[in-house]
Amino acid sequence: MLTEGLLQDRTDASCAPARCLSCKARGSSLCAAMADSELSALHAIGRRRTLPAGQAFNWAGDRNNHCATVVEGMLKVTASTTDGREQIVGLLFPGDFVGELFEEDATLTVSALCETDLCIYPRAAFERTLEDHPRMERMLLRRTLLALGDARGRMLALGRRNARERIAGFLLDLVERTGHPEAGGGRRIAIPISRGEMADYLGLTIETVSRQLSQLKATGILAFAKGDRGCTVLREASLRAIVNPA
Amino acid sequence: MLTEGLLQDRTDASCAPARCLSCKARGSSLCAAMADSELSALHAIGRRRTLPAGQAFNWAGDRNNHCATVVEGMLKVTASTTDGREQIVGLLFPGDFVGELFEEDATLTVSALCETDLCIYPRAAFERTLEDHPRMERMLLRRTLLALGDARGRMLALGRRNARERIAGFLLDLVERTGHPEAGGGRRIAIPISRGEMADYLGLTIETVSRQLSQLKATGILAFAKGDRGCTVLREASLRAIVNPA
DNA sequence: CGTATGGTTGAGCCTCCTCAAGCGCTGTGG
DNA sequence: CCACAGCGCTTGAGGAGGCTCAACCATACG
Repeated sequence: MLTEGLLQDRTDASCAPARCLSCKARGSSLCAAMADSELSALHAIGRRRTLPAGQAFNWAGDRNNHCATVVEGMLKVTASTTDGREQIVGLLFPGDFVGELFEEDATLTVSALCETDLCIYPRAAFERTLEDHPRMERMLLRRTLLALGDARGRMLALGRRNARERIAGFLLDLVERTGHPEAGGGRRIAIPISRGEMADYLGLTIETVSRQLSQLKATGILAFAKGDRGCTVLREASLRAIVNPA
Repeated sequence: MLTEGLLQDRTDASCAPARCLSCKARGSSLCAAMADSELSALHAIGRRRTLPAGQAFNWAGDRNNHCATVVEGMLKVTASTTDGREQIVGLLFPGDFVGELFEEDATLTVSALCETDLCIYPRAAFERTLEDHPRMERMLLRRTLLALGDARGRMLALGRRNARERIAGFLLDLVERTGHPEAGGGRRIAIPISRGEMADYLGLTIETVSRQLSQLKATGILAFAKGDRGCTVLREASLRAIVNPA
């Protein structure tokens, strides 16, 4: 639900840019669709850049000149109303593709949740490369379909689930994505975003997010220190029961 | 916003199945990416079927064996919670593609809003055909990207807009899609779905939808007869002001 | 030490949901 | 032909969930 795709694929080894071959996203990004020998096509148009935490990759309304893949770190994709209300419509993790292809102007704002490394391509050049590499195009199609499925699940949450259910669902997504067992039972997760960002992601306010988390703690389903960005899920089954009521 | 894609493309004329050449969706569906001479590949695996109003094309949870393109009519794509709450996550119009590719099981329910004609393909065969026809694959990618953009706009609406704004936005989408000028000013639109379906689409209840529409009528922005499925937008600018407040 | 930032908690209110009744149209059967 | 049920829609009354506004706490940082 939370992920926008992590298709993998292995290819032969041969001469290719060293920067690409040692890249952390080599196996999980669109590049995974390229044979090592093909990588030079992407390498030729890409450049690496690290974006400081909080900084925007691009703003809604700007000319849409660049796209990228996430090498390390995290991004949020945000849509806004004219009077400034915000909704996070996507979270991007290493290997994910960043950008709105085939659009002259950007409609969404993308910004870094923490310091993140990107491999940035001029959009036009990237689109041309896509045409020459059908496997990459196919992989992008699959990713886009996954992102669409994710978006549809989130529409259900935003349209039909209450605050408690949204929070529980979000925590379960994290457990499935990054949770790992903890001594003494339960699974430990790192909540990768602030309360405010959780609110923007779940269509709630900071206060309701905080209250719902406190309530989950009070009922023994969750354990976390005040203000902590991590937490341990003590009763995963209870969370599932909240998300999927009888 | 409402559309999930209407890319067009013209190709040469030559020998091809008559059924396809005279098809109403020939110019707007994925088939538009095929030269007339290529159409036989799709024709060979497709069969026409008309779905009565209200009937399901497939159910969430079923094996995902078929996909299709809409020839005429309308479909809704629905996601549900375990306890029966529903959210319409997409509306499909003539030319649109139907189905979840590359998934073993369907997670969404698709059903007809009125009697609708489909061109149905076995999913596996369709996916193979896609591999052999890069232009079609590219077109599907574009459509999927458009659908994703649409979904993101709807996430913003569901997460951050109030009932009034959602209704106004929905009506404006209809105006842009199907509205045409009316003698005496205003633009006439046909609301293609029931109040209940509007509610499921907008994440509201039937009653709030009805109340909001009544209020828009009371303030002279809308005109419609009681229980009418059509309505005329008298003050489009006011609708825009509601959706995009200062 | 003072300020800023992110988080928690409380009080009150408002929007939207729930429950309920009623209206108008259609189709059906007596 | 009328009675009646069924359906979609409207409207009202009341309640609840989540928002707003506000105070307070903890930590980080200059």
